[in-house]
Amino acid sequence: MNQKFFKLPQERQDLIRNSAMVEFGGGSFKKTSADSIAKRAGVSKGLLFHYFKDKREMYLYLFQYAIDECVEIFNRHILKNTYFKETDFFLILEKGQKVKMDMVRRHPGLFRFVMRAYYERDSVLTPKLRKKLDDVLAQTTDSFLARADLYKFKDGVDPRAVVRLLTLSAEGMLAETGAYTAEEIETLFLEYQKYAQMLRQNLYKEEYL
Amino acid sequence: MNQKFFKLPQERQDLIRNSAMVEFGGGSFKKTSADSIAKRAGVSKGLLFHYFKDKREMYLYLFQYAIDECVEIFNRHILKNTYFKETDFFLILEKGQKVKMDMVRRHPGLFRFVMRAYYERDSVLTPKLRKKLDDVLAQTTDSFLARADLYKFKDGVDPRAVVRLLTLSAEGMLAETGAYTAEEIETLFLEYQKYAQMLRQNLYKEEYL
DNA sequence: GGGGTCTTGACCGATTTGGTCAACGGCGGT
DNA sequence: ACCGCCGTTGACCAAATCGGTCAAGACCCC
Repeated sequence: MNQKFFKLPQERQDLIRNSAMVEFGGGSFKKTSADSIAKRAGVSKGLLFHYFKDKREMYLYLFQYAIDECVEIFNRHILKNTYFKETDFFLILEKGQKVKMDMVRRHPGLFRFVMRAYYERDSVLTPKLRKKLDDVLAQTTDSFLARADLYKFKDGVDPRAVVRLLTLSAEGMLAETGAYTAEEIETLFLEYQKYAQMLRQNLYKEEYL
Repeated sequence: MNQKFFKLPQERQDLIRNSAMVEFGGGSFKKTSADSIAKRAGVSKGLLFHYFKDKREMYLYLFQYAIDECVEIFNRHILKNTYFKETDFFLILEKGQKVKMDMVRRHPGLFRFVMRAYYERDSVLTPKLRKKLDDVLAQTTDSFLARADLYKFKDGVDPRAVVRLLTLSAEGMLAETGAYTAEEIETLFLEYQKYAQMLRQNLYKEEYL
């Protein structure tokens, strides 16, 4: 790909990347046209092919970029929690979800794109990229569980199941609406918090409520 | 649409309907080609346009059909529970989920199709059809909550939130994998049951465990 | 006004699109 | 054996869309 892309102002890079991720996230690789991406970004198709040699390269770059971006905000999140010595499961989770929502605000379509790219049949992704995502996902959960106070849970409660259940519900919400705007995200976040609170209230030992 | 379609053997009707729903469920109305539907069904494109006057008509018919089918299995489910006088929240939910899984087995792609059709921008759906789905969805939840023993829940637990949380997680699972085969469905079902059990164990008053 | 950079929009051949239609094949009746 | 019927096909159509190219414009600083 053309390195000049990175010399563009950040906003313009984001404009192009976000438009592309939204479009790719809305359909398969094949069914997503370069034209629709250009239109969404408000630039000419020619410009896209000026920076990316073809559709495939753009797609692969976006996936790589998306993962890197996830890793970065994830690390920032970790750092914050370490700094504030936050160790409560649901408080970390809440902050994590807030960070995630910020991400959706800055990069609408990123998560949808990543999920779609990962699960697409006839994937265009290299095995390496797939593995990279696997690793990131596994590590985030593990790292999260490692620094949370799991003893607060009642006996017999599997914290992994709690994380997974809440994550699934968040994905369900995202899949339902395909929320993009800040307000939509905020609404979803509030609903999510309700469920998290319900779980906290009932899965924690009484002395930790 | 051509009424002769209904004189076809049931299997063949299903073959065509299911193929169409799977394809429509995988992308937007515009991006889904009649050709791909025909190929999936293993019939010629000409045949499709012999039974449906155009793509739009086929789409609208499928949505109507999908809702009707949902209503039917829903009623069967109600009937069974009434017959067996089942009133436990989680037992009804479990059976309901089983019925749903059977549905996915008989009509792979139906739920994805309905969800996609409902949430698609530039919808091709008539407002009436949208409202019909709204009604069905609202009614199923209400009817379910009405016949379940809600007093078993601890004070302060909102049963509606429990239903919604579990439904969301199921949608999340479906969105993740786009599961189609019977085994995939079975795996998902088991995971779902795990979460339901966890909730039951912790949201019910102790005397009802 | 010259030189460089970002950007455009017209343009290409190839493919795919929704939709049509004449003709085929198999089968039941006679 | 021949007919008529009906579900079905695959070639075919004009139109749109596809990924990708490229010469020329727009804008800037020197």
